[in-house]
Amino acid sequence: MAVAICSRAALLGTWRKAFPEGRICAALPATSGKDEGGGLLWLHAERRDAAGVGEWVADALRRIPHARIVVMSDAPEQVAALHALNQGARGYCHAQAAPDLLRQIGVVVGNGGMWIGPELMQRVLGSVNALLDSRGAPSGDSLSALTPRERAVAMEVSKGATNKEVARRLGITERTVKAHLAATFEKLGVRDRLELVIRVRESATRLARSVA
Amino acid sequence: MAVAICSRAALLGTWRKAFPEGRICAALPATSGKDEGGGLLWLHAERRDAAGVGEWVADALRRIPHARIVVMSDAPEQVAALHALNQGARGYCHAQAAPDLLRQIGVVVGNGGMWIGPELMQRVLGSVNALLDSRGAPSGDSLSALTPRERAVAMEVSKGATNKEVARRLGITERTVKAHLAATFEKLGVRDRLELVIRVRESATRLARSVA
DNA sequence: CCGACTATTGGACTGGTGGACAGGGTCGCC
DNA sequence: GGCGACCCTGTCCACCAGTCCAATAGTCGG
Repeated sequence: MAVAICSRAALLGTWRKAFPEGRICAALPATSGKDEGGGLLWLHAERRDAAGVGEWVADALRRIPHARIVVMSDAPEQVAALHALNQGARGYCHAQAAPDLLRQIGVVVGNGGMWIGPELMQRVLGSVNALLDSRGAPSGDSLSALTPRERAVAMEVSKGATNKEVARRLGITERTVKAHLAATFEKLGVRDRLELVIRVRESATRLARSVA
Repeated sequence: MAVAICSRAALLGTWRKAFPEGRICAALPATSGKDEGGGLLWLHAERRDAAGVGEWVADALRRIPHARIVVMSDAPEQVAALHALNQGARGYCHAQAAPDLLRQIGVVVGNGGMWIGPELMQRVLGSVNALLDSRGAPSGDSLSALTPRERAVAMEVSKGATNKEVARRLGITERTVKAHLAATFEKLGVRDRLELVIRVRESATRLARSVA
């Protein structure tokens, strides 16, 4: 039932051992024939870059909509894995992984599961969780040094409010808002409200940097 | 080799079928005894909330550092799964999952893999990729309506630059910067640079909303 | 060729912003 | 009781930001 796509069968030594009864083809089947559901389709990334892998997966799914696709790469990359998985691949692993591991992946994916290497998994989960943590206290390291009132003002400003609006919402004078803001600028080492907002919101952006 | 922790063994009917030779204990072993490596430890979340599950996993890993932990829940929650996995759990699944599935999970985790349900996986991956996409063109839907020059100005402003600084960096007059900004405000429906920055950066924040 | 769009700049004006300087009130702690 | 926080308010002032009116010039498609 297992089918692998690779330009040179020699590149798939371990896969051959894992699935002796499997087929290795040089290219995707031209027709979307009756090669229906459930079937496992192993794609060897070869020299494709991250975007190329993603497109290949998408193309394969257009031809064989219900295929369970696992992408194998000789030089696994996290970005490539994300692209592949986002396009519908059910797994991403090293092309030279041990036959036992390949079989295990085959079982998991064949039963409707997904396989992602522990490193990528840890990285994605760690990033997501860091974001969740920092979202609970939108400042984590940034706003924790502020007094409650300063924090409240900073939060309002981060939502785009002017001093006058903050004053009205918090029931204080515009002058007081300025005072809290001045203290906040000093503590956080920013020069104006714009940098404040960027500082407060960058914790979310941190995910992008840490994942990609 | 398999060990499950649950206050009432009756709650783990399917697990019992999956691992007839397994042991079910009411609580974590008090000592960090010689119950070393490789061993699978199945924790039943019972009535713990997301944070509680995370703490439990962390506590278990402190006592048995090399345990492979899988968390089972009668009412799986994505947030709880994130907490558990972030604290070092290797898997998260439904407590009443079919014995076959539980055994499969045991194989994967026992061999160093991780198990995450397809739904959570899809959600996390989708969110991460949405973020990556929006980061490639930080405007996706926001800045795409702008002219190249307006976009450039908006990008500088989003980094915290003043009009004067933008003018210097782009080699134009401060007056021109204002003109581009005015057009940008109009197109995006924002009233000032602060809301502009929020709009540009909120694509990143979208991840938090979609994951949690 | 002409209209639509974009890029560029000028002047004048209004309102928001941030800093400087100067207070007063409450609360907890040594 | 001082002393140090945090919270609140005031005035004056320089500067920045955003808008209105107005103008020149290049590009692109009909």
